[in-house]
Amino acid sequence: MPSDSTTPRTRAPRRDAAENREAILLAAASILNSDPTASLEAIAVEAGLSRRAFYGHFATRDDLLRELALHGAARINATLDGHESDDDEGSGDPGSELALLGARLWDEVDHVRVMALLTLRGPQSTLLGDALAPLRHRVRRLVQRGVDAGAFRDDVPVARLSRLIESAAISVLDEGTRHGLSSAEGRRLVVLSVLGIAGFGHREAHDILTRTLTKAAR
Amino acid sequence: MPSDSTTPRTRAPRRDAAENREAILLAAASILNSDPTASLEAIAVEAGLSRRAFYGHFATRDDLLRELALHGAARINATLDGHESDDDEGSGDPGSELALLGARLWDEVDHVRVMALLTLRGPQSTLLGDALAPLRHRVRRLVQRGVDAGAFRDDVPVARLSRLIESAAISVLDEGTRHGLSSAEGRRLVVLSVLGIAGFGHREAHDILTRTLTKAAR
DNA sequence: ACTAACTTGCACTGAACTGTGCAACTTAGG
DNA sequence: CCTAAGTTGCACAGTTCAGTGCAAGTTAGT
Repeated sequence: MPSDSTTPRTRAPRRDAAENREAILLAAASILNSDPTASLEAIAVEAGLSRRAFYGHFATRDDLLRELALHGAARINATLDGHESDDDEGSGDPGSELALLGARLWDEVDHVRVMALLTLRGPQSTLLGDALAPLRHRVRRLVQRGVDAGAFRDDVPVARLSRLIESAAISVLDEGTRHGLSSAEGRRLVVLSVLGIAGFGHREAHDILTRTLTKAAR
Repeated sequence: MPSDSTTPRTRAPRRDAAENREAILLAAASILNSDPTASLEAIAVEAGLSRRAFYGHFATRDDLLRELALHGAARINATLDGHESDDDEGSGDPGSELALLGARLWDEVDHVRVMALLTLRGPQSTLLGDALAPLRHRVRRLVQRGVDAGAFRDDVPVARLSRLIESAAISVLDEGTRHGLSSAEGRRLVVLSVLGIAGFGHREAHDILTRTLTKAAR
């Protein structure tokens, strides 16, 4: 069972327990992705455990969902921080930054598919909304800068445009999970779609893509 | 209860029964939109009926879902036929046609939101896919023409691009149902988004929009 | 006004699922 | 090897929901 910080432990927790916990999170992400109402039994079995053992790791279903959300959101937000220091203050041009952000996120988002679905509607939608707030703010600031600089379209309100850009990225995830999409193809498509919604023509978008992604080979 | 074609009717069915049936479909569309797992009770009540009366109109839950799908798909496909005679053979330029198609569809799609969600995943996803096939073929043909004519982007396979365009339209529906969007705003946003994914820059897209929608005032 | 068409409320069955308690078993840490 | 940590299977309670039968009520055709 989960270690209580005040419990007088006579022995360290077993190593495999932690692994099983991870397995459950993994299984949950995978299964809930295709059926958000899947039973705990299905998830437990997919993780190689019994339903009963599941309750050794998570108290309730909502517990799992919450964990899953925070888990995913943490990864996303960590990605944001990774390279933020050199472009947060708005050094590069907004188009390139949007491209870079999209590409970076793509590699981190097997999990977001679930979150996107959960965010879409349902009981705990607000939970995810909060967890993803940093990302949303980041996008919004970027869009604002893009519009101010005359690079992005100015015929749609910034808040709306930000959400549409977000949706465009999710659409690509959708396309990927449904019709197959390699990592490289997906990254490219995310960038092109997102730039398209931002207002760039496909030739411009292509230029930005090549310019940015070769430069960003680190 | 639903009239059986072989039943020896002694009297015409009551008028209000048909109205109630419509009310159920309407309520279902509205409620399932925000919660696809909503109970029949909730739907029946929203329609102003008792749960028990619901079963006088639909035998099972799946029955309702199927009806709902076909209902929506029929509207969509009817919209396609409406003005098809003069542009099916590819007279106008693809950009304008895509804009027009998007705008036209927008006015018909309160119902499609449900279908989109149901299509997204779930047991009966194939059902909807089939029902929407005509629309998809139409879009795909149009995209093919746009690419051939050098108007649309050619850096994404036609099939994929078609699906992404479809997703872009649905994203706007999403935005609309979640953050409020008037008919006029929505129509405009659909067109701009769709053109953006197709590869047009926002200035071009804007030109096409004004050109097409004023002309299409009929 | 007569009566079929429709609605309602209630009670019930059956299914699926969540969450718990418990005894027995297996595994890994010391 | 010893024992706590973790797992398993089973039984059980509680909930929610789909679907059905029936008796009694209301509404709208004719």
